[in-house]
Amino acid sequence: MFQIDPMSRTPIYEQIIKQLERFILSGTLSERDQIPSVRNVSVNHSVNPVTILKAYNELDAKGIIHAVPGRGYFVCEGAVDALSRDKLSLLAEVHRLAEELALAGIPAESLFEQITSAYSSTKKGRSSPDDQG
Amino acid sequence: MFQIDPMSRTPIYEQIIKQLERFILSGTLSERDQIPSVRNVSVNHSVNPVTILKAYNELDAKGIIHAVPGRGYFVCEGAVDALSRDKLSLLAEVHRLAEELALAGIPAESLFEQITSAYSSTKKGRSSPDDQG
Amino acid sequence: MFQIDPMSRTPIYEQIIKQLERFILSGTLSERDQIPSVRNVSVNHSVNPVTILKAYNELDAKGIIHAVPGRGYFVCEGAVDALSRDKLSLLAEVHRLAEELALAGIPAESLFEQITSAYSSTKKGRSSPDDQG
Amino acid sequence: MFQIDPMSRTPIYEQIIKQLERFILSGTLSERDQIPSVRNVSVNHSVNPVTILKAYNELDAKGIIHAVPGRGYFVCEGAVDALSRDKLSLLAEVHRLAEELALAGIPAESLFEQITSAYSSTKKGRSSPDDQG
DNA sequence: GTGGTCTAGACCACT
DNA sequence: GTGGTCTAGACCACT
Repeated sequence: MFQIDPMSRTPIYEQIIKQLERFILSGTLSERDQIPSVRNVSVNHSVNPVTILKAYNELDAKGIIHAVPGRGYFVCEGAVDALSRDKLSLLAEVHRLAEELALAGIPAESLFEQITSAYSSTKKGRSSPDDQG
Repeated sequence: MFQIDPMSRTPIYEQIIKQLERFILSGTLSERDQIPSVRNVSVNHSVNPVTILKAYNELDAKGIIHAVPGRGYFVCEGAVDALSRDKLSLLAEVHRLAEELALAGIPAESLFEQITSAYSSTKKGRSSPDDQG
Repeated sequence: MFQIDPMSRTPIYEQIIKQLERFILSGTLSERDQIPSVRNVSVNHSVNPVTILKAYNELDAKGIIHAVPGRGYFVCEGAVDALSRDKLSLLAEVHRLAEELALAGIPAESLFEQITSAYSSTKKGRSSPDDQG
Repeated sequence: MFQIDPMSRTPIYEQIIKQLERFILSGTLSERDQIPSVRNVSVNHSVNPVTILKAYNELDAKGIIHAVPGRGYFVCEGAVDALSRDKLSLLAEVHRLAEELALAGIPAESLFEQITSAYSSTKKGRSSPDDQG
């Protein structure tokens, strides 16, 4: 399920978090679904179980997944909404980045392009009028 | 000159780098100007000289400032251009962020707002005099 | 692995850099290989870890090795090519030296001898098997 | 007389040494000639007299120039020969450089080119067939 | 005064 | 175990 790059500078536990979030936001994992067990991920990706547990715990604390002792981890009801709200904080980061780029004399249009490109290539961001009918 | 928060999660040497880059891009420090001496910053901000040196060295490696042992550090000629080019890499980060926000269902307009706001509050990004008429 | 002379005029961190570069160019260390850990080198050669880190960081910045926090340092893919390109800048130093020797009236032949000698004693520079026939 | 770059990373005292050596080897300064006084150089180039003295002292120790208390510094008889002999040690540096370049896979021809170029552009190194007749 | 190297030792995050 | 940041303090070279 996961694609883990042990040579990356982004910590493994963060790679797992990011990917679980994507799975949930994109619908690959639905609310109430069980997620891969710690042991399962551990053996399949040769990752220390402690590392996986750290990722799961962090998502548990944010109310995205929850542990059922003896059974495993499950996606919370309302996880999608919780995640969406959570991501709103990234707008501040967009602002910070924009300030830095503005100061460097890079035109705002260059940023707009990146955003348009990102939104047109992302499922949820794509306009899908057909779905309404 | 600097505003250092030793409790911040961003390392002190990175805080110094960021701020020096701002000073150079905003014109507070001009090319060929001498920048505050390692010792000066050290005593004024109660930061270990090695920490400041680390920041200065990193900017030296990027061709933004250069050391003249026995005399001090100076802003390189062409530092502004070098910095601007360097900052272009942040556009990739904008893209990455936009993808994440798109997936979270946050409308592109929210991002555009952040950018417009950031650009209008930044000197270099501010509208030209003509707008006043 | 390293041969460190704390009394040398060349800083310890430069000695480490030079030797790592040799190991990589000569194939003693291959691309993707892990290099000795900071702590390992520290205890084996009685050198402060910060000094070793400084050497490793410099090679990291040049794209020769890269850090994976929690796991160690590894030789980058393409490190040999990167190093070769990097060394091209030494040709300018050869020119500078040659000018100085020319002015001192030392015949060019003396320099040619040094080069021939150096190239015949270096693996990569050594003549190919065909020459034996 | 001197061309001093206070922004250079090569120490000012070394710049002075290098240039005096060139002047002597090229004949701009002849043996027994007086060289510019410390005070003179100091005011003309805004260099601390201590720095100039350091350069002169080093050449004095090598037997290239000598101080006549109350009168100034003079080029020693035999200075040209002394310098030529001194420069022979640079051949070792050529060897070291050649080894490094050989290991990096740079062809010996590239080094030969540099040397040929340097020798053809240097007065003393230039062939002067007329002298033989 | 300036920058630069190094040590000893503490403490942190990630695996 | 791994790398990374920081301090306190010594000591060096150059101006």
